Amino acid sequence: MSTAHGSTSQGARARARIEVTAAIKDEARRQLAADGAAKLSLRAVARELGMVSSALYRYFPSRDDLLTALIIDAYNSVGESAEAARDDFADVGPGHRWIAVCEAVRGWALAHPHEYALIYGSPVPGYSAPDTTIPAASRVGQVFIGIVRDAHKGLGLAKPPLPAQLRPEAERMAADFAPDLPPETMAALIAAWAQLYGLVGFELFGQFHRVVEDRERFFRHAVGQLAHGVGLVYPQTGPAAEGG
Amino acid sequence: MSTAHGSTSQGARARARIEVTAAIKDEARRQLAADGAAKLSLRAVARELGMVSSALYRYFPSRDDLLTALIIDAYNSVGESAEAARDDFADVGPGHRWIAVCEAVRGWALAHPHEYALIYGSPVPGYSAPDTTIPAASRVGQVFIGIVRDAHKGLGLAKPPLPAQLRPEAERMAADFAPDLPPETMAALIAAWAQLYGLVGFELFGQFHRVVEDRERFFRHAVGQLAHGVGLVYPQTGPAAEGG
DNA sequence: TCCAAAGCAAGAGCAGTGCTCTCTTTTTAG
DNA sequence: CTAAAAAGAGAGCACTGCTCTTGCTTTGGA
Repeated sequence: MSTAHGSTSQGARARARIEVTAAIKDEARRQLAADGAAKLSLRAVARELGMVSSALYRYFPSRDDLLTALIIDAYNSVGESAEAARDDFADVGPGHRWIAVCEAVRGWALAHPHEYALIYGSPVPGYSAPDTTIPAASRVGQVFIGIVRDAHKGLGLAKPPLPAQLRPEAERMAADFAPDLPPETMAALIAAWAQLYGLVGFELFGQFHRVVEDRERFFRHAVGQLAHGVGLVYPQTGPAAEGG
Repeated sequence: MSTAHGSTSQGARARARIEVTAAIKDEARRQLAADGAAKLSLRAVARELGMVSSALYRYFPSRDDLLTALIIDAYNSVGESAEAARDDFADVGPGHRWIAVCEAVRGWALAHPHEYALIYGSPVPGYSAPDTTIPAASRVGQVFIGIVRDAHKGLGLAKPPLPAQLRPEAERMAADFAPDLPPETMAALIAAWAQLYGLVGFELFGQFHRVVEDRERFFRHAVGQLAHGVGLVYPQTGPAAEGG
């Protein structure tokens, strides 16, 4: 630990490494946002940073490793958006909080389409995400679990239907992710979670072109129905109201 | 039209062009299935076919044009699967027919993951699908509309809830795609359509890894709930039964 | 304080890509 | 029979990810 002339606890070299690594990720993220993952080029990143391409391999052993770093950042970014929405709507009742978080996910996706495609679209061919991504990837899901848990401990939940054949699987899911929640709820929650991304993905990837025009409103209604399917009830429909 | 020595109505050259075009698409589809769209290489296709890469440009002006051809084929392929399932389950009631078609879509996706990614995953960056793809792309949707229409003309539909704010949009959707169906049904149908692909995509792209294990059953139940949300009712739950 | 070791940047080079251009051969159509 | 159109072949350009070698700088222990 001989800090001869360095002003930080770590040596100047370690500090530079952190800065260069961050600069590489920033520039890579810029290119990702501009042209998408497939056109992200190590050489172009290096060029933009004024370094030679081979130097970049000191920081990321391959293009896939750089992509993995961006994937983790993207998961954390959308996770933060979801958590922020949850906190901003802490006092509106579970149903509306659910909708707010869904809209946060959609808003993030519209603002970062290529990053959304990177994490929820088709995975880069030949690339399989390492387990490193799992914690970041589960943040959004945890937000939804938290909302449902609050409702369960508070106003209560309507129990979604669950076929007998699916009960073992639902019980395993509940045991794995939220032992305090009913299996019926957990199964419905995971289905709703996946369906949310169907709605977002279709809008983002152009399937709603000439199909859905008032997308904001359509989305809001659809995710409201999703909340309904999970068993969340919200004021204006009345408690446990089912049919329209 | 002087067929000097040709045995077909078109000249030998026109016939050869069709065959070569088909051979290119076949080999490209092979590579697509093996390694995904991003690794589909014109040069590799040409190499495999024993021709030089520049010759291939006589048939497809660019890589994107070849991809477009594969996209249309993929849409038609999944559309055919959906239509076949609909026809195979013509006499089981709309609810079960809906589930059968959903399972056909899922089965096709699992059998052709890279083709699924090509059409429903993130679009190839910088590439925007031309209108040529629209007819093929709408086949699956038409199948679902047909199922709901049959139910509407037959046993009847439960009307899903529809907020007043969304009514104009729902009426436009109905007018555009199925004027004989109630707007409430049309809006719910389009939402269910998108949500189906959320379920399929999450399974295919690994989001269900360590989350959903009994995927077959989970999917079957989830799309059953989707049918329910559209207003389709099926025998074992009893007519128009809502809560579980 | 000095010196070996480790970290890092730079450049050349390999194999691959999409695509264009030119040149030659083959087939078609008048 | 001949001019035009279509097709194949090859070279070449600019780009990619990645590796290897060559020097230079910082680091950490003796």
